[in-house]
Amino acid sequence: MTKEEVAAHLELIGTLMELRGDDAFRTKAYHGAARTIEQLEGDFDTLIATGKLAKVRGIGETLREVILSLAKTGTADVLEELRAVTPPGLIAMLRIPGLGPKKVRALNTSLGIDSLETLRVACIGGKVAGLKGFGEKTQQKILDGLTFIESVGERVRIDQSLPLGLMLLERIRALPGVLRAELCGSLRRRRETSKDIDLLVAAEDSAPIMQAFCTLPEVRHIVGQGETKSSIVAEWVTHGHRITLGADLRVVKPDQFASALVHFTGSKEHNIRLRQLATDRGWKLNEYELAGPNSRVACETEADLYAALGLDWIAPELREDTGEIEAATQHALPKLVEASDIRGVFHNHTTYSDGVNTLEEMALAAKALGFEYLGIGDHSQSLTVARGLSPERVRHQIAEIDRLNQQLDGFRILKGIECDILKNGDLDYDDDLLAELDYVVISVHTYFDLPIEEQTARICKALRHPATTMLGHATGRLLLRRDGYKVNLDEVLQTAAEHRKMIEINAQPSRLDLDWIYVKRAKALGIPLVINPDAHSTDELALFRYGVNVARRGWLTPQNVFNTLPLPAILQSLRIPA
DNA sequence: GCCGTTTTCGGCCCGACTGTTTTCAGTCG
Repeated sequence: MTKEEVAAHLELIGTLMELRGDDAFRTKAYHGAARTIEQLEGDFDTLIATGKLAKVRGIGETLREVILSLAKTGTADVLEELRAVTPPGLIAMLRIPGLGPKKVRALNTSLGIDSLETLRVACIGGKVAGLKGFGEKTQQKILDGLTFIESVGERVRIDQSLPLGLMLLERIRALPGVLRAELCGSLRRRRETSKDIDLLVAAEDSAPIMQAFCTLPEVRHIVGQGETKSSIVAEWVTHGHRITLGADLRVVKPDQFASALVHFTGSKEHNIRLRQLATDRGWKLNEYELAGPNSRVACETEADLYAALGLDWIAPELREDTGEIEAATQHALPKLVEASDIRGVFHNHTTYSDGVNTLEEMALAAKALGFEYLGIGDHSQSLTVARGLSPERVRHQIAEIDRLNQQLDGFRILKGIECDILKNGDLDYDDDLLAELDYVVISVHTYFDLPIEEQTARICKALRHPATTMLGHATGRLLLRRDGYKVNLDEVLQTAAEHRKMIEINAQPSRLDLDWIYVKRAKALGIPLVINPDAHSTDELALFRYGVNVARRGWLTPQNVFNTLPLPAILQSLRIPA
């Protein structure tokens, strides 16, 4: 089993234990281990072989055995035992808002409910309301929840949730009495997907703000409304897509805003570490204050609060408890790359292949964005569905780029290609043609189902090709739609490092591939990353910002990102005559 | 199930809201 599969199975064991009614701290250990394994840096197989697993925080003797068993055999005794006593449909029931393991277990043992369908029938028949601990309202809430999970996916992509979140934020900031307001949660941390939108407001009087929030035009229904916290489901139509997403609003007093902002930005794991730091000093930390036994620490900003705990301010993107607390203690946090550091982008498409704008239109749009250069990477010949370029068309495009570069003042179009990696790891053009180009992006678009060893070998072979400059969308994943192809990324990164190749952060919000966890790993190996929008239109050039988010989550500084270099340095690095 | 300069047992982050209770359990973040 791969690292990801082991993590997913640990998660499953934890959930099944919850449904069985196991001790909460025991189940938490499994959930914690799942997360730890998922974010492990370094090669998983090596880690297992060298027995280093035992040194990882949160993994003791029992979990080590379970992980080894999962990795080797694909299952574990504890998992099989749990599966034998738990109907698989119970897990689906946990997705209903308001239903947790205890209630699901009660429904199963008392009424024999074991699926969403039997649950619906029992609710309609009024059987659930009669159960101890349940009632009419709970029964109705379950029915609403069943409808809700049919209409809403679990998570949405950041390009859908962030605009909706920012729009709600603007509406809230415009309300009278709102002193400060921010987006919080996974959106503020710029995670690639979100489950809901978290909003925080500072105000003296919360009631009118709650009232206004719950009656915003985007509100489809109100999940809960209290004095300081309300939850709604918002619906919004943009670019022809209907987006339905939950949104929570918290209102606090102005002097509570900094601690509340930290609290609601999370992540949960980051907050737990902060509270432990507070506890170590005999203080307590919650959303309202950082306080000692006799007095509270005045915090106007987040930085004040972090400083009181002996930490430098930590950018929201880093707050995942993957080393940022330690780095902040030692004043060793990286100065993260920003969108304004990006001087140009590679890997973009034009009407030559499957783009919708011409070469010239793309160049002018890139220049208007403030870029110094635009790299073109249309598809190569074998990808016929995307109108991949024949060698003649490539040379035609090269000639047109030369002409346009004569006209464009202070701006340069770079001649690249998104070259398919063929099934055997060869590139899609002969060496002579590849040598005429300024750079080569290599990508997998075919044979997604190869065995992991073959896929890895294929990509590594293409990476070793002297003409190769950078690897595009390393796993081919489509967020919330399709897993990437099976590939040993640690080996791919190792090969890239050895042969001094770059790796792309594909900034398409549906991809965000390389994942930030591996971005961090690539940085550790000294591999330059390149943030590319993979734009198929002029509008899509601006998507590079989503790639910057990934880079920041991966701890990258401007020095780690190739396209923060100005044009002269790019030309020199790629050995292009000025 | 994990962990340890309060160390091999007894802790483990903390509070809001809801619904079903009559003082609290469950869920959520």
